[in-house]
Amino acid sequence: MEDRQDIHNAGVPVLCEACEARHRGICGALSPDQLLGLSKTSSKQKIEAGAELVGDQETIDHYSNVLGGVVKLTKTLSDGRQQIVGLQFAPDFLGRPFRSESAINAEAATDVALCSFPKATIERMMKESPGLEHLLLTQTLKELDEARDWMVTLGRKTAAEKVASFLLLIARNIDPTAQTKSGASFDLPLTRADIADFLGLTIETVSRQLTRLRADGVIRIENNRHVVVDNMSRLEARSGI
Amino acid sequence: MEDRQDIHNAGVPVLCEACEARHRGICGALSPDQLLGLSKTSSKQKIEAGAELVGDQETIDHYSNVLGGVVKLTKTLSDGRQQIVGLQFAPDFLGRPFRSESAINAEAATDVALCSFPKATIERMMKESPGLEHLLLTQTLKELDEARDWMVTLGRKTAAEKVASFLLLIARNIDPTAQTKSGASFDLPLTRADIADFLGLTIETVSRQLTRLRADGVIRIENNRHVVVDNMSRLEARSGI
DNA sequence: CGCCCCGTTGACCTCCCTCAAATTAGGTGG
DNA sequence: CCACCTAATTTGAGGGAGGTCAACGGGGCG
Repeated sequence: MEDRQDIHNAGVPVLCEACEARHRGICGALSPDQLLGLSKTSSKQKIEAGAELVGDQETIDHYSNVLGGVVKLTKTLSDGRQQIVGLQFAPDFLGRPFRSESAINAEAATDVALCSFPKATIERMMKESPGLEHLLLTQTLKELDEARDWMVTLGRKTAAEKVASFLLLIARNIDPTAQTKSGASFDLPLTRADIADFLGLTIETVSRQLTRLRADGVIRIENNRHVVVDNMSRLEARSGI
Repeated sequence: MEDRQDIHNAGVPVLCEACEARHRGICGALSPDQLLGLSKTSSKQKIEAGAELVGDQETIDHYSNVLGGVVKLTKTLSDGRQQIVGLQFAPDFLGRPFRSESAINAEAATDVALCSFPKATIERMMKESPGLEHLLLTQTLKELDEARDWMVTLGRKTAAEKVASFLLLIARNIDPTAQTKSGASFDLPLTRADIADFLGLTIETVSRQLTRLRADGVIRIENNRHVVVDNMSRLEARSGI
């Protein structure tokens, strides 16, 4: 919404030139023509941590690509108990296609960069190019796999294993070197309260388990948010694979 | 595999005539030509309760439609802890497209009727008719919604609420009249052990919670497997919506 | 009849939650 | 740079929901 000059430049989609979504995201499935058409109605946005992106029960008329930061998807019971049901990182697609109402709440967990475009445009393009729908199916299947993996964590793991699993998940998504190196280093994108909501635990239990991991030398914590893992396999051993 | 005469009749897909999958399932997206082509390589099968349909880590070369019965999708930790991550009812599509390995185990929870066809055939048709891929996307999105709903149950509900939620889920999927009537009546498709694996509880806790619901007059249980719910809203009130 | 599987019930214990207080981090104004 | 304030996090003490272990009941089947 705010950087209008980007929209002006859209004659050639400068907007998209350096964009990650074109390589690993949804936009890679678009023809140059379509990309141009989409970029005309797109706008890059900066959202600050804590802001609500998609309200529960709210009508959705825009979709977005996550370009940076972390988005949390939450569900809430009527008495206020909350569960995070998914985290989205760049270059994930944000939005529930083919339904005007979402039963889910999306909120910026960190400062977030988005590229949004009207729902109608993308749904029209989906009819034109099957490749786009295919890519969307691929992402949805990936999210389904992740959701089911997390169901095991929620249903069958101990608090200690849950926290270790969470740290592994974040390390793999935030620190790009975590795949190759034996260690990792990253800022936690979630508060302790968010972590608790993600793991189905309380803040206190999360804190105690982190303390224990630190006391055992598996992780180091700096300024409450920054985590250093010297030996990833020691962390994996505690995640109850 | 067994009823070969069905395959013979496939000049006109008699096999498909009365099939639910043609109306509410995947096959509804196929042209008559495609349906004919698919039916030539399809076979209806009866699987008995307990049989494994898709092994963990196993290569998948067939997909199926569930025509009857209930299939459970499970994941297992290395030490044997198990979690059911999904239940499939008719006319769900069974199989994980675009990946030759499944990280999931599929098992017949009850006696199951399937219609299977080669993976290659359906993937070719998917390229030809975008409608098929669209339907698959729709089902995948539905499964993702269900998985996320269940994550709330696993992460944030009490044992009592979990069991009530499970009974509601089954009533809605097994007893077609449960939507309209105020009551429901159905056979549980899962053993107590399966229910426990679905809810992230132990057998004993499931049993105790069922006993409690019965003692409170919310449900009646006959022969351990048959459940009668006189007043669905009383059950809903205990499911922690 | 006896065996086996499934489900129920009871007694006990443990892990995690609850409640409360202390400590730290971060931001703001002097 | 420091004092102050607020929110976030940690730590502690105690209790309860659900797990563990063990015994018992009942239906199906050889």
